[in-house]
Amino acid sequence: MDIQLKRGLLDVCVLAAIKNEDSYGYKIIKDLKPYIELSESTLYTILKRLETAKMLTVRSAEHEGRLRKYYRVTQAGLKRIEEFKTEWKEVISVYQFVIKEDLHE
Amino acid sequence: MDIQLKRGLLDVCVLAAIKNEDSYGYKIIKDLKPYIELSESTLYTILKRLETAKMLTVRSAEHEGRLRKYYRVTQAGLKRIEEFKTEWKEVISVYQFVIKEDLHE
DNA sequence: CCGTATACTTCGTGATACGATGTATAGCGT
DNA sequence: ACGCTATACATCGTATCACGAAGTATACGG
Repeated sequence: MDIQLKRGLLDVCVLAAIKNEDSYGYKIIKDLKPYIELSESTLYTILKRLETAKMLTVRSAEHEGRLRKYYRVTQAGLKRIEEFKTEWKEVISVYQFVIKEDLHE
Repeated sequence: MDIQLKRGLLDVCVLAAIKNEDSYGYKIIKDLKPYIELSESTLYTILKRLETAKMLTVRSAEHEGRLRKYYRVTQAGLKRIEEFKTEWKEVISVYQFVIKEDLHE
């Protein structure tokens, strides 16, 4: 997918990936893969950003010798998803404009 | 609209605004206003970019003492719009993922 | 013991939307 | 005559952000 199109979707995708069950970086990438691909550097940047924005909380846990940082969505994170749904109406209106064919064609 | 969401839409919006009839900067902004807002600095950057990418051609014309630069969409520009339509299927799939509610909720 | 998967981190770069600022003309009201 | 608004295009600097590259470290199968 075009990198510019992704920009508006990635944050919300990550929130959605964690929404129903706490998750961690590596798993998020795998879960999102069928829908949208993102690299590790991209994801960890996003996680940091969402954490700073208090849309996520983190807890570290050891899992089979490896560190895992589990992320949980906060109320602010859920709110962000709801706002996205609202904004989507505008997006659809823009899309309709773009695909609108002139009657003369 | 969120600036990140706009990123994937603006280029195609500008192309769509010109598609059926040659247009110029100031008019494009007004025509797009009901759907998506963009500043002059943003638009002229986009027009330059699309011109460089050969998706637009320009011709200057004088109109009541003022300069106007009329833009016309090229075949490459039309192709870009078609590609956008194709990409949109992916976007919709991502959107469905984001709004999907867990059954337990 | 070597390759692959797991797991997180940091750095630098390129793309790009925007505000601020500037230039210039036309037209309208007072 | 003067000021204000609309029209019209241009440039500069800044902040945001996705990504590739590179690094660190452990577990496990062959």
